[in-house]
Amino acid sequence: MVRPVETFLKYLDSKHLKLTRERKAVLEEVFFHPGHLEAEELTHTLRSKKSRVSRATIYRTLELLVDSGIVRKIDLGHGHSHYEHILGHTHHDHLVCLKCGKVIEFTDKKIERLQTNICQKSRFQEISHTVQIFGYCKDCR
Amino acid sequence: MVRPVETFLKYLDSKHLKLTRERKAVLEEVFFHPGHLEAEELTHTLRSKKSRVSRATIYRTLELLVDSGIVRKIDLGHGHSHYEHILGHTHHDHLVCLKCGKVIEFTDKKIERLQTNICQKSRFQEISHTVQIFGYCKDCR
DNA sequence: GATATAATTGAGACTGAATCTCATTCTCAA
DNA sequence: TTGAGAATGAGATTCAGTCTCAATTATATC
Ligand SMILES: [Mn+2]
Ligand SMILES: [Mn+2]
Ligand SMILES: [Zn+2]
Ligand SMILES: [Zn+2]
Repeated sequence: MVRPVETFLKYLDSKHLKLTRERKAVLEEVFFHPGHLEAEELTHTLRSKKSRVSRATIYRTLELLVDSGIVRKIDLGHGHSHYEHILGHTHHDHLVCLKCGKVIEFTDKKIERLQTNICQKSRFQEISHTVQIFGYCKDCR
Repeated sequence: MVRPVETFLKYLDSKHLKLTRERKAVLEEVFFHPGHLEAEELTHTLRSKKSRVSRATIYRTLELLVDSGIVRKIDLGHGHSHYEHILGHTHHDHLVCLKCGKVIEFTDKKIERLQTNICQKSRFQEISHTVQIFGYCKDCR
């Protein structure tokens, strides 16, 4: 079992940052939300619960969560960012339905290996990658 | 030899749209520019030449060029779109250097095939895809 | 527990890309 | 040549995301 709060705390300590009520609220919401969430949505969800966290702090905290490796920022082609927790989850990429917006996750070790090969050929040091396939899902095609 | 103007004309006709001086200027500039260009850059380049085309028309025309399959809109993680001509060019994907911004193009038939397989498994109809690898190029690592 | 210090927060101003509005101008088929 | 519909440009608008700064809070030390 992975403990996101402890991971975050460790990260914060290493940067001499503090674990505030607001940061804890964002972390918990992001971590226990199952899918791909957006900042605006997060603002509303938190407001409807006990916590009231400003937009500025939401964005600031999401950045910290990305830096600490707990969360990944992704672009699903909606004109704004989405976030998903990755701590304790295996890496995956996305099929994105252009009609209903559904996102299907997939993992393909062979593709990953071929990407590594490509980087080696160009002596390129990979930090991250995205494989996004846009189209129509089986219900929308 | 591919003739972008004719392709564009055919597309415009099919939609009952007109080939204006402005649209021709944007098409030519995009098509003869070798790399990945941004809308703002295009505005300036055209202004420094004979043609003066408004921002609104630049964006409107780029959309038409994308629709007609002449140009591809890509996201290199800069917070705004880039465009590259694809008519007469083979499909490729990108390595993006996070330090110097260099973009290295690559083509990998095996990755493409694996992507097709993944779509089949989910009965997903692919329209487009992007494989972007972010990291540091050999000069920046 | 009190105190000091540095970090954090929120309200709202600001930015930059992209889109929209609408009065004027242009294209092209007839 | 002309008319109907399409296109343009200036500038207003939108929207996500960032920044500013005065007020607040977390934590280490006493
Ligand atoms: Mn996902
Ligand atoms: Mn390219
Ligand atoms: Zn769908
Ligand atoms: Zn580089």
